[in-house]
Amino acid sequence: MTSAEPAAVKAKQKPSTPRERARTQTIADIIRLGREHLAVHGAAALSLRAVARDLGVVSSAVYRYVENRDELLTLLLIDAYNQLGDEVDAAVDAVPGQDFAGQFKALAKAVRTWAIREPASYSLLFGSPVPGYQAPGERTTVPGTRVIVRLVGIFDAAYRAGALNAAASPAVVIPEGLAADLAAIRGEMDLAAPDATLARGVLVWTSVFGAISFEVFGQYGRDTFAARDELFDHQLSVLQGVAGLQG
Amino acid sequence: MTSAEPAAVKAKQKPSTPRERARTQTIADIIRLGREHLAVHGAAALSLRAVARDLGVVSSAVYRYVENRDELLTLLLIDAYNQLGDEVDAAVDAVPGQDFAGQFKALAKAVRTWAIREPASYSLLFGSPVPGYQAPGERTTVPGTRVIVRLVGIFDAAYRAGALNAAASPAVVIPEGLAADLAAIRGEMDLAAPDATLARGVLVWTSVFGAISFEVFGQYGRDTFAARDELFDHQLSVLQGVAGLQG
DNA sequence: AACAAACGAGAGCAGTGCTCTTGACATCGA
DNA sequence: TCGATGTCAAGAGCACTGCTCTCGTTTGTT
Repeated sequence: MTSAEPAAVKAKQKPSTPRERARTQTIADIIRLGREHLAVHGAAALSLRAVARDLGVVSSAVYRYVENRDELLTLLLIDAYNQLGDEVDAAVDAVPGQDFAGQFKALAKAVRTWAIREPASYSLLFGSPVPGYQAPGERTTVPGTRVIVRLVGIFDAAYRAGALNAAASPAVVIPEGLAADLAAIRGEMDLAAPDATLARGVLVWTSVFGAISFEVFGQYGRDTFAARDELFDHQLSVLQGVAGLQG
Repeated sequence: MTSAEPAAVKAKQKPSTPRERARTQTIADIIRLGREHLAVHGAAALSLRAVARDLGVVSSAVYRYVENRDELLTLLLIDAYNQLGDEVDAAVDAVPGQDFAGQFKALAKAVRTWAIREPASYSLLFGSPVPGYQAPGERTTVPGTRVIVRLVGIFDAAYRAGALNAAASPAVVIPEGLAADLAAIRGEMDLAAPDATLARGVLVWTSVFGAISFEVFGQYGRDTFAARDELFDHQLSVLQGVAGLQG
C-alpha cells in the first residue's frame, strides 16, 4: 500500500546513482517503520531509536537520513495527509458528478473510515498538537488542505448548479468581520457561493470533524452509542440539510 | 478495586493531624505546579522530575505523594474537568431560566473561552489521548460529564417548556439501532425529548466541540479567519436553529 | 523515652533525543 | 590505476525522563 513518491524521485533530475537509490530506499524504509510505530504507539511516543532498532541499525545512523525527530514527524504528517487525500478523492470520484449530496456524504464517510482505521495518524493531523512540534507550513499546507479544498469544491459546484437551496437556512445576519474573512476565502479559492453558504460550509466542515474526533478520541462513553455508523450517517443527513444540499 | 476497608477509613476520622495537613498541602502544591507545567509545556511533556524541582525536592520524594505520572495526570484531568464545569455552570446560571437559547450560547461560549485560555488542559480533556495513559473511569466520569449533562438539561428543559420547535427539522428517519441507543440515554438521564430532538442535541454537542477544537488545535490556518469570535457566534446561531431552539 | 510510620536524599536502571568522533567504504577525478 | 573526497555505520557520551530501592532522619504516637 506504500505508494512511493515518484514526485520526489523525479525531482532529482540526476540519474539515480546506486548510492542515491540506496539512500531513497532507506528513507522510504524509515517512513514505513515510522508509520508502523505511529500506528501502534502514537505520535508523542514515536522514537527514533526504536525505528533504528527495527531498521537493524544503530540510532545515530538514522540521523544521516532524517535530520530530526520532528523531521520524521513531518514526513509522516505529509504521508498521512496524502493517504487521506487519496482515499477521499477515490471515494468522491466514485459518486456521479451531479449527486452533490452523495459526494458530500462519501467524502465525510471516507474521512471517518480512515480516521477509525488510523487513529494515531488522525490524531497527528487533527488532534492536539504534539508538544514541541510545529509543522513547517511550506511543506504541509498543500497536502493538508486537500480534503477541505475538495469539500469546498463540492459545495461550490452544487451552488453553481443551483442545487443549493439557501431557502432552508433562515437568514442569520453575518457580521462585518466574518464577511471580510469569507470574501477573502472566496477570492482566494475562486468561489461563487455567497457568505451565508460559505459560513454554512465551514460549520459543516467543523461538525464533521467534531463528530469523527468524538469517536476517535473516545469522547462518547464506551457503550453510550452502539450504533455509531447509524449515528454518523444520521448526523450527515442533518448536516446535509444545514448545508442546503437537497438529497 | 474499591474493596477498601471501611474500618481503616473510619479509624482516620481525624484528618487534621499536622502531618496529614502538611501532606494535603504538599499534594495541592504538586497539583498546582503540575497545572503550570501542563499549561506551559503540554500534557505529554509533563515531567514529574520537573515538578519535583519546582517543589524544591528530589524527584523520588514526589512518589511519596503521587503514585505515578499517570496518577498526576489523572489529578490534573479531574482538576481541569471541575474547573471547566464550574465556569460553565456560572455562565449558564447567569442567564434567565427561561432563555434556553441564551443558556445554550452561554454554555458554548464558556467552553470556548476556557479552551482558548487553557489549551493544554482542553487538549488533555478533549484532544488526542495521551499515549500510554488511560483515564480511570471511576474517578473521571462524574466530573467529565458535567458539561454534557448541563447541556442536555438545557435542551430537555426547553423541550418540556415547549420551546423546542421540531418543525424546523425536516423529518429525517432515525434507524433502529440509533433509536435504541437514544432510548437508553433517555431512560438513564430521565429525559422527555423524542429521538429526533436527542439526536440533534448530540450533533450540536459534537459540532460545538468541533468548532472549538479547530480553533484550539490550529486547524484554521493562521490568518484564514481573523474574526473568530464572530465566526463562533455565527456557528452558534446556526446550531441553535439546528437544535430547534427559537431565539 | 521508645517505637513505628512517614519522609527526603541519593544512587541506580533503563529508556529517550541528539552530537561528536572514528574507521570503513564507495565514488570520482587525474 | 591511485589518491582525494565524500558518505556511511558504529559507538561513546551528554542531558533528560520514569521509576525503584536503600539509608538515615524527622515526626507523631504510645
